[in-house]
Amino acid sequence: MYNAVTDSFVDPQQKKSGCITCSFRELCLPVGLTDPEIEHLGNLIRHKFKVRRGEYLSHAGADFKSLYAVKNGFFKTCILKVDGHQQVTGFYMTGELLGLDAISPEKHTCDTIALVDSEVCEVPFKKLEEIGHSIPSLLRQFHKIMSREIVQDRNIMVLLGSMRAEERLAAFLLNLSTRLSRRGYSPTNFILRATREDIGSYLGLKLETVSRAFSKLQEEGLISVNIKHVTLRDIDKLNFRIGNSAE
Amino acid sequence: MYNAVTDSFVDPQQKKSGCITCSFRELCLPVGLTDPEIEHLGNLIRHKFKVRRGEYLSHAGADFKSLYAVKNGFFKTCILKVDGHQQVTGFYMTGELLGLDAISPEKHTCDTIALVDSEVCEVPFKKLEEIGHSIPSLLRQFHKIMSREIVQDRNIMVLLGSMRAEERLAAFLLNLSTRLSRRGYSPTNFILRATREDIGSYLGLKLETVSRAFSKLQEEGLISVNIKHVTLRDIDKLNFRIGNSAE
DNA sequence: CGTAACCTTGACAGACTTCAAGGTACGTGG
DNA sequence: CCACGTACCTTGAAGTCTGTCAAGGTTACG
Repeated sequence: MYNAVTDSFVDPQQKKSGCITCSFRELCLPVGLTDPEIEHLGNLIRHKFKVRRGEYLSHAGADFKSLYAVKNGFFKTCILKVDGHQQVTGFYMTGELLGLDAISPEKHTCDTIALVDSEVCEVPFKKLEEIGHSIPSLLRQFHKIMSREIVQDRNIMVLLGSMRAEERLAAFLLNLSTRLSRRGYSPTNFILRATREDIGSYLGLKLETVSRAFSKLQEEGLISVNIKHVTLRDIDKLNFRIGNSAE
Repeated sequence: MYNAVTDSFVDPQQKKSGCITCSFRELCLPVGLTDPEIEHLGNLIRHKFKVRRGEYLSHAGADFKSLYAVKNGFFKTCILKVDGHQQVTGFYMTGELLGLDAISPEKHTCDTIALVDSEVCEVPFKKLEEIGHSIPSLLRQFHKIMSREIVQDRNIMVLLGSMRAEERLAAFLLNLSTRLSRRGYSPTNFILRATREDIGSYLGLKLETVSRAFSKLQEEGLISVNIKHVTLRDIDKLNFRIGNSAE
């Protein structure tokens, strides 16, 4: 079956690598490491495993030992609120790094759940720091990844703080589009792995509002949507929509 | 004049230090560095300067070279949105570290503005990374600070995503309270340095709504408020209020 | 002392949520 | 292979919270 998030295309970068640390290339590649160095990393970060759809990769409150690089698949992270409801705090796809929030408290602060059958590489944090001491460029790259996480969260804060429902959804779809295209997938045609409820939780909306926003954007011709299959029809107008959110 | 954020009490930790890197203790102290090591750091991170109320510490778009540790004072960071309005993305007080968002893009992503006359220590990022290589515990501490920033942002995301106006304000006040008490200030009695508009922007509310929320919490006896002077009267009930936000 | 910035409160409007009903897709078991 | 059940999605109508607009009051600073 067609699946833009995991199966539709083969990630070219992963093809090249061909090693156990494929998704770890997110850290390695932009650093300009030599192949032996990557090999070195690969040996230290050996543990790789599958997480089936619906399974937990980590639980809130569990001790923190490792980060997880998504080799392939799609995850959501969510916080269990006092009232018993969950709130989704992020979505993670191939090549992204899970668990950065857990470094400080040394406990996982959220549940991490696979939305499709996925594979992750375990990255023992202590080892990462050790290696960092001998490969400064890797450390720098790690810092950039953490910083990028902060920037991403700030963007969501702006979204939650000042955008209306349709703008939020447009911003969310464009964000997915960018991240997918960076990985070699189609930027305009993809399958949502999250439910309307998950998306709503992430965007600070109720599932009905998300559904209505999808319908509205479709009416306006900016997207086509058929349940989980989304096509972006006019990226410029979608971008324009975000710029003109609630003043 | 009485000023809980900057002047009302003397931060005991800062008194002990007495060196140019005072606020850098946020990084140093929990690490258990020896005094000579701290001295070493102090020599590398020499540049310290004042920022007057209303002045910019950094502008969005400017090249990133340094982090800034707040020696004393109070800052807001804000993003200029496409529509020309600003959104406040964070408040920073004594001992906190500014500029973590800029590491990845190597540009500042937000404006940083002093809300009171303040002092900061400039921390050249390259030097910080260099020193990190020889003092692993310092590096670890730096990672924790970045991680804490992520956790803080996640908390705001949850707040923006699911709390009502009064809950948001209660959460904000309790957050300030915690951070102030950690620095030796009164947890129940403090001066807000931000305007209603700034607070509203941070909490995703309009200034009128913030004002009404203050009044409501006061009516209910949870706080006393006189413009910028706030007293928390019932911290337990304030906490309870957050737990019982929109289901 | 006067002006500008900031805060408070009211009335009304708008956006999102809530409640409800019905439809669609997917997977499991017969 | 089909039937059925569950989970998910869509749409409508009514209600609630926050935003908007407006007026007046207070504070701070030159």
